[in-house]
Amino acid sequence: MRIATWNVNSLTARLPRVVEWIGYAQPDVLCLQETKQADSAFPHGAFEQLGYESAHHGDGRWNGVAIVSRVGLDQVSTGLGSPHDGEGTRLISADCGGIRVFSVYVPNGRSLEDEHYAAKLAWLAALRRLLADSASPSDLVAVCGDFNVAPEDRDVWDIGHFDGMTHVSGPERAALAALEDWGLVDTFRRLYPQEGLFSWWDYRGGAFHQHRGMRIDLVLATWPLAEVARYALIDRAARRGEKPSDHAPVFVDFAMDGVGGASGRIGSGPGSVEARHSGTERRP
DNA sequence: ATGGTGGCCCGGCCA
Repeated sequence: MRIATWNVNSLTARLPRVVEWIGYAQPDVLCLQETKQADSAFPHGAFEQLGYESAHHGDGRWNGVAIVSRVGLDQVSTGLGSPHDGEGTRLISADCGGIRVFSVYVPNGRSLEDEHYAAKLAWLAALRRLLADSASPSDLVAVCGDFNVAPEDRDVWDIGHFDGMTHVSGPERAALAALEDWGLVDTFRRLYPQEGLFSWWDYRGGAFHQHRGMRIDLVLATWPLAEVARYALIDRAARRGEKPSDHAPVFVDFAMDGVGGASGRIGSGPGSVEARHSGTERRP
């Protein structure tokens, strides 16, 4: 089961690149963020032609999230169900191939003094409550998306550059860690410990080519699922070329025939997964 | 260079 997440920065502008990417990456489930579309504008037909069902939650100009799946798409739910939902078009979830999949677009926060920063922390806390209220850590759950938080110093190109800025602050990282405390694992990071592995690069100043990026797009999974993660990739090829998003897509492969099997018992916790590959791109 | 790029949609916001 290949589960992917991609902040596309307008699906209207990015549809050709997304169709191209699905064609060669062949995700089973693709979580999208920042479609910037209303539900009525979402291109369900384009995905259907590729063999995928899709569900979208957006109101037009900002945000907008979707799940695209070729392994089933049932029990679709939208929003946080919380006063902290804000604009309300930052979360959608569905059952896909036996996994509860969430596509999330965490608020940016703007700056540490901005009211949007407090709203970001409240949003992450509400996400934790939603998970705790609607699922169990022993379920198969994947929470994928643009978290707008770099979990650790190795997830940014130069931690000194980010002093006093969002995405790396203690409270943001603590809010992310609270999700992990509930029972989620950063699956990509668990497979690949190297520094210099980023998923977002500013459009400005040639940041991509100078490797000035951050890893803020994550595939979090409950332990029963994380234990069968076998391979992951940040596809930097999708950040190159014509009209790229400023984010690269990220995918993780899960060996579903190993769920609950010999490769790991449910709830076995840290230490049960070995990194088996080193195929991700890294800085030269 | 008080900038830069790109998307929304057409002056300014947002990332």
